[in-house]
Amino acid sequence: MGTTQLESVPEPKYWHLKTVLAEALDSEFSVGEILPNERDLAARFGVARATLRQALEQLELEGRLQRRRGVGTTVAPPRMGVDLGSPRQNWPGTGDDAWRAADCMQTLAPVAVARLLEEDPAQTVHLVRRSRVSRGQPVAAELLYVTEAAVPELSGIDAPAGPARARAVLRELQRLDLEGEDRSVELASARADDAKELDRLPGAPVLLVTTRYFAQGRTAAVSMATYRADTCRLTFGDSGDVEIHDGTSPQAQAS
Amino acid sequence: MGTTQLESVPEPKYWHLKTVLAEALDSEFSVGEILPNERDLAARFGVARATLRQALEQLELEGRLQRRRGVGTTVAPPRMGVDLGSPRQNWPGTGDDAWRAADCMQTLAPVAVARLLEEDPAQTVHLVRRSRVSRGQPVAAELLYVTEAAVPELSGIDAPAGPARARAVLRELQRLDLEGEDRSVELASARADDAKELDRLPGAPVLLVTTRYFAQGRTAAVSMATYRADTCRLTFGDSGDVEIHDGTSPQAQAS
DNA sequence: GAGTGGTCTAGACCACGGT
DNA sequence: CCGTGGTCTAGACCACTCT
Repeated sequence: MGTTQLESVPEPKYWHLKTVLAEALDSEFSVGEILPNERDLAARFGVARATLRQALEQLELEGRLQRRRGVGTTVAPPRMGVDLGSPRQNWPGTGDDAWRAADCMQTLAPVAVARLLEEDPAQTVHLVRRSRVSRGQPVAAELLYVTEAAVPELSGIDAPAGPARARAVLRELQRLDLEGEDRSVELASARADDAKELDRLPGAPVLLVTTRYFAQGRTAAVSMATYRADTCRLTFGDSGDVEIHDGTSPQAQAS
Repeated sequence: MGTTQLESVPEPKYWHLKTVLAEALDSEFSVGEILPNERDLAARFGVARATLRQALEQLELEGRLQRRRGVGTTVAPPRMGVDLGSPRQNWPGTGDDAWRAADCMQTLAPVAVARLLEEDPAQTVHLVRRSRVSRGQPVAAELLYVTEAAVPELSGIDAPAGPARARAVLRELQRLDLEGEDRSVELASARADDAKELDRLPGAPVLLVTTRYFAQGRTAAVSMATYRADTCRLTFGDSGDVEIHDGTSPQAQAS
């Protein structure tokens, strides 16, 4: 890695630094390799540690680096494509998907979710927690809210809260005709519990995918899935296994 | 806004601060209102300015605040739903969409794009730039790469580079049968030119939406659209005009 | 215990938008 | 011009992981 002096340009140092580091990552490092520690790197580039960290943060945000406290900074593999399927496709849990049902309880939905469900906020719902693992890494944590009306068979059942009950709810759900779904994606930061499940620190950037499932002329379920933004590229359609970046920046300039 | 002392908990100060501020935003501020400046806020909470800024950064990332140099920090409106349509729907530029064609030139595609186009990297392509405005705000900047094979009528035409030529390319494209498309969404940081167009600083978080358009048995065009992550919620399907948050955190806890 | 990244401080100066 | 947020510094201490 070069130790080129930073010129005195109006461009912020951390920005320039990020560019230099990104080029070094492409040319001189391979996936999984560990970088020198932050103090050494800062000294090598003649900047304060905070400035260096600003550059590293951006690179981590872009999925180029992975930093772990007590361990070090490593070169991250290209983001993995995570398939979200096509709309109007299927219920959660259909087929051989990568989700692991973790738990299920009855609870009141948050008001925002109740509104999406077109449900009385005082009405309890089934809350299924699932997590998704891809290539040995946790990539998403989901809260799936299911109206009791959608799975009437379960109302009287006292299955013990836990994975078994979660699977029972999903099974019942799949007996309904799925009439459609709609989705939205936005940037958020991980809540403490999601962060833990995703093996990140609280506040880590995540992609929040909200899906509404329609059946019987109403909203039967709402899923709020939290994907690691640093390691995941959400794919729709059949482009899941196509490599887009290949080391270089995803937005390499044209001209 | 309260000036409650921060307790000495193992929880980071900036995290706690963020929570306190978020609650204050919900209860004591209205959209568009300007907050006290950073130095005053830091003093009021008894923390260093850098610590306060860490909290503000997170809130801005979550779309709760808007900060502008030389102006101040204001309370942001809820994110706007930006419709990306359903897959297998239509070509870019079809119908009364919100895109404004800005420019068009012939150029070599970056290697990553050439791979998506299944095209020889030495083959020139049409590059259309468009920008999208919603509710008076710029929300996205797009680079649309169109293979010359897809719009053969244009090969000999010497229309002046500019909006007119861009529209001509789009018009030609729409004469093809669209056989399908696929999409991916990932977090990125704005390049300098995109940042300028989006009225943000370079490095601002954006959602990079990559779309491949298929026609005549091959990839006819690739779009790389950069959406402001702070102000946009990308929607698929017909949930575009549904308010999800309503002030409270999008991930309000259930239990 | 040694070494890592994460948090925090108290300053300084710069770039920008309005006046 | 002033006030704002943006960048940067040179330290300090903490939380975590590994040996």
